[in-house]
Amino acid sequence: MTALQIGGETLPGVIDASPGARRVAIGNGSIGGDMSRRHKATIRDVATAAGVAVGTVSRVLNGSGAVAPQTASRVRQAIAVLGFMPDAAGRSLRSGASRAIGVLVPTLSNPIFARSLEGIERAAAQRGFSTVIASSGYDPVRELDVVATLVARGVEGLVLTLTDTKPDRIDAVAGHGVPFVLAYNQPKPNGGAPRFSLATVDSRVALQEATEQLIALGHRRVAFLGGAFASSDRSRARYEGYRAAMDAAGLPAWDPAEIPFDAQDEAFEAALGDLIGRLVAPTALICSNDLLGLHAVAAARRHGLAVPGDLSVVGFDGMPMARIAEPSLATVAQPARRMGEAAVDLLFGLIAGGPPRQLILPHTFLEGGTLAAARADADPLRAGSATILGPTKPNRSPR
Amino acid sequence: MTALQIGGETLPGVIDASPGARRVAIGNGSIGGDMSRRHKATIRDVATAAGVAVGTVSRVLNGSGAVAPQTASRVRQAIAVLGFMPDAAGRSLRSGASRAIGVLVPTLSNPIFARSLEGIERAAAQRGFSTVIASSGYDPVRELDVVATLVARGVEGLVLTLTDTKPDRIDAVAGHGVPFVLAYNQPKPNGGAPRFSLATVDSRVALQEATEQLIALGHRRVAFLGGAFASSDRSRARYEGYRAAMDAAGLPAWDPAEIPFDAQDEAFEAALGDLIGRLVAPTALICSNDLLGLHAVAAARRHGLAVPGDLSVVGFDGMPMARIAEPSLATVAQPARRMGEAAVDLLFGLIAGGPPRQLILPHTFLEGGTLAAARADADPLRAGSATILGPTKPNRSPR
DNA sequence: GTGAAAGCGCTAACAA
DNA sequence: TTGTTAGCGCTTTCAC
Repeated sequence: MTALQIGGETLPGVIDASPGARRVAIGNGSIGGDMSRRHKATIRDVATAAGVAVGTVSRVLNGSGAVAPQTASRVRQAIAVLGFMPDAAGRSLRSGASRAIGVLVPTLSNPIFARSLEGIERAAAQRGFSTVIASSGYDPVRELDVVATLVARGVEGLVLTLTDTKPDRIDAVAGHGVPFVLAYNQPKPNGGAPRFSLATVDSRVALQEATEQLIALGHRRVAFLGGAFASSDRSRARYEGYRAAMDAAGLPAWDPAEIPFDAQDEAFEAALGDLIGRLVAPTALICSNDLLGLHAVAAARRHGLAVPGDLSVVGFDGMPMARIAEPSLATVAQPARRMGEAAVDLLFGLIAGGPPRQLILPHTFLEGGTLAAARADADPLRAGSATILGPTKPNRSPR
Repeated sequence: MTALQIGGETLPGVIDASPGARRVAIGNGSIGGDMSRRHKATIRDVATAAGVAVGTVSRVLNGSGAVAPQTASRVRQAIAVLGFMPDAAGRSLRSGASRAIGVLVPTLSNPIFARSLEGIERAAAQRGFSTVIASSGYDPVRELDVVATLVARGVEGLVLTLTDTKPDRIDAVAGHGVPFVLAYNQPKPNGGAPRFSLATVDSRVALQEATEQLIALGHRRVAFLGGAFASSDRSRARYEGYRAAMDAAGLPAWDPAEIPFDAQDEAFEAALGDLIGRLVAPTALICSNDLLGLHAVAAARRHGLAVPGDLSVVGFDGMPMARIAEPSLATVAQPARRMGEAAVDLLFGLIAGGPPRQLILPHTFLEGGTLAAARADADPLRAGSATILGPTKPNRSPR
């Protein structure tokens, strides 16, 4: 353990004694060096240097309007010499084009969103767009504030993963009049033409299939562990998929075990351990994401259960790390990075004036070491208490 | 596997038939609803509505200059009614204050940077600042371009994790005249007052300590696996720490095994497996990050080595996921989120005109299941070929 | 093909 | 305490 501070404390006040460095501008890195031409060239300077009008420079910059090749190269030279870069604020103010998009994710602690963001950032950069990022922390209230902030920043479009996609929330976003596409969200399908753009996998179907795999392996007592439905329509859709499969097989579906997203790592593990202990001996556990799945495996082991011997576990996401774990986590893989890229494609379609499109990306069920056939001799009742989790009766219309 | 498209394809052209929706503006979400007052109120509208001058509205908005309480509340009311939000471009253009910071990370696929970014974003948001994100992909060239782009965006400060901190690269960044702080970087210490701000852990010392732990466990043949030095001064600093510990113990340090950062998951694992196979039977492997550590454990196992029975493995970062793995990865934990927050604190110190400060955050060695005492009976030569990795002679001045 | 000039929305300086 | 006004840097008419 090491904790010390070097500099700052030892020689306070010693900032930048180099002559002529008396800039009014507040705090730069105060590296030595020559701060002389810190004038930050404007388009006017370029025009003067090239002996042309500012309008001409602008035309060269944007390829708008015709410019004589000779003039153009003179301008480009001046630009290079002065190291000129057009100021985004001025450009944005005048043209309304900020060349920036805004992204809202629930959290960056889940690698799936981080990876998706990476795809978004790269796809945007490729088009010369910057990416402004914000996170909601799974908080529905903060979420809408954050979107408003992004819009006020002047972003030309938004890629959002909302907590919820009820019509009023969609309307709140749409009300800003800024093109947007949802990523990962699982809105209820509506019949007609799509009212907004969306890039996602079909969580419901995916988890239904995963549950069927478990059932095919002979599991009858399958429990579901997910993030809080109030904060994640993904989690809810996945539960519905689970439920549909259980119903179809005539098996009792369990009430969902919901874990709040704000649970800290330790609290989280504790809560989870508690839960596992109180389960009425399921032989398989299906989790709404890999993070949960990994923690579930660990918790099960702490409770003396063998995975997959006593308990099979399935996750969702396909995080690379969960795949190299031992045993590897069986999961439903979704293409996170491609999801981000696809969302940006859809967004630019919208920005170009195209219609909303909804894209369902392919998911893949990945078998893994956490999967085994149900043991015939499994003890039906391992724990005494069934207060928290127990099978409920089959239900034909899950909601 | 599922891949289909709903909407868009099936009903092309059907966009938004609602009457009065013929907006010139290009593509919004085309949600139905009333797009009537899509005028996006300006400060002028607010002034008119409140019956005051624009200057007064501005004063209310920014708390600059005194405004009569009555007037102020009238203005605030108008703001609320019109749903006015000041346009960032106009504000930024006039005042030079964009209320945005820029962040450069090597990648978002490494959870350590994602988590740090989360800390940055939250700390910035708390101060009313937006966060513009960009990634370099560990590419030194792209890196500088990206910084320039960020600066052109008008960000008021930068938090950067550079590939390299040689003086010329620092100068290139400082030349923009925008306050910046480095995060995670490991510049060579220089005697005097710091020339730039920095938030990091001391990778060199940390890995030296970790190596000492291994040595204390009886390991004599300890190898080092890291990311390419050309792309990561962290990796290099960690190697130096490893080397220092080996030298101090009079043990032969090994040449570093460098893994390029752009290796894709599969290629990566293949290369790693290869490496492990060719190692001249080290009894311990120290890795420059947890991702590498986890992969190393998996690769070792694929080669029939027991971890930690045949090979002890240590990582770096303290990723939560590596800790819940089985066996849990021994590692040097660093406070990623706090690192991000600290960086932002330092940045705002700079923006406020304060001097550069360099902050070394505490690291912690975390024992784990991948750690065991060296077996006395370990076979010194397991593999025939030592072409890739073999011990080199001790060296008192690692470089 | 090029120049001149009018603002985009906002803040800050100056008057009143 | 409040109103008026001059731009910030840029794009985009509109003349020429």
